[in-house]
Amino acid sequence: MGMGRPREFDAELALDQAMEVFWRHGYEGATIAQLTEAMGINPPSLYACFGNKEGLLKAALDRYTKLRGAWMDEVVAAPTAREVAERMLMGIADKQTDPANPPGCLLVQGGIACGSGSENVPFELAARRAQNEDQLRDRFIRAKAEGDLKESADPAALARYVSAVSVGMGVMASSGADREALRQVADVAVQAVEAQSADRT
Amino acid sequence: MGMGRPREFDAELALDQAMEVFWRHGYEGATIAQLTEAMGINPPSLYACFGNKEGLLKAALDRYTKLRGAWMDEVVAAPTAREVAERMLMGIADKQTDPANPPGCLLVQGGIACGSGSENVPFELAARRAQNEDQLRDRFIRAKAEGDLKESADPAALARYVSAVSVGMGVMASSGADREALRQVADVAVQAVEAQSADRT
DNA sequence: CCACATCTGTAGTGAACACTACATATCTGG
DNA sequence: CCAGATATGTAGTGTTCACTACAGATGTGG
Repeated sequence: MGMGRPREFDAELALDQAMEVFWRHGYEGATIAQLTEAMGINPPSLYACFGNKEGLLKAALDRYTKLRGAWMDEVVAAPTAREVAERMLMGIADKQTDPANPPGCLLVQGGIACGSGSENVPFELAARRAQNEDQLRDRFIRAKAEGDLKESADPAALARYVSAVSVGMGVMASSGADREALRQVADVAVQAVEAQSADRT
Repeated sequence: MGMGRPREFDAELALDQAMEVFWRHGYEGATIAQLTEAMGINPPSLYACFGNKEGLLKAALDRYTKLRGAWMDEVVAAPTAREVAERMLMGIADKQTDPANPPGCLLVQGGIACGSGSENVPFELAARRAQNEDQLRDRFIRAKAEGDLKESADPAALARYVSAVSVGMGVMASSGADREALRQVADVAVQAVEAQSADRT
């Protein structure tokens, strides 16, 4: 039995294009026509490969988080909680204003609120954001164990805080804030983590 | 010449219902059918009164910002920059988890990214968020002039920071964060403003 | 009571949407 | 070279969308 006609397009390359459309217009704002045109394929190819629109989004999210995963590993590899926050927020200021991508963060732009029938799209995005928060929380737990954070510090609250600032910066980037403005926000935000850090003796 | 048949519904009451639909589903996710049902009117009444869907959104946003305006005035009336930030963020933690409203903030849930044809909806929301930021900035400028903030403090950056944290908290609220979680974020966030405050002598 | 103006409910309108049937093309295994 | 399997392009499908034509209802000014 044969294996059938091979795919004529590169799925990962097509995903990159789809990712950008979702990023710019959100899940509901992105149409199949826009997606297929950006991907350089026709609707039947899209549905054969990804199932449906939501399947395509999930595949794009997988690719997005995979690409960002390596960077997050670098972030949590910073030696102190303060530097973790700094790397994270400064890096986000740069990434979210990188002209190579749409402004903001796909995990926010993708869709915060959706209409009936797409209710789990916001859930899906929230789950991916929570992964980053968990990674930060684990890192801050370690920082506290190492005496890098004060005894009174709450690692989960700190992680949630850094995550919240990231999201807020993303929304600002998508509505026109430039890199310098975001860096100033990051700079202020880091001081809260600094305040939770143990004194250097 | 006569004045015509009078309107049979209360426009402000209807706006409150429309506001909630936009809040929960976003601009694109909200359908005219949902809106008219929630408002208790038929489509022709909606279009006669508000022009079109986008006109209805703007009217709802006007009402939203008007309702919040009084509260923002209380916020900036706090005696110090630190207390302004604390009132703002703690109040937001409570408001965004108030079961009387959908979770989060209408100025975010309304629509961060939109499809072609609704591009100015995100602009409209961003403009309203910027108003709050401006109000905070002016307050922090005063705080600096009063010696309440350090000489090195940047009032515009601080206002942008508080605004970013607010937005981030809103997104978290809409994805299930409870009041206590948001209060912890607010608590950490305030410490950055504290770090920018002049020492009490 | 009549001319006029505005609102309301019914019942649609064309357009855009996500998605697919089908014929054709291109592969593998025998 | 043939049979089975999968991909592709064309051209749609039914549904849902924002929006409206129209006729009847309800008001005001003369």
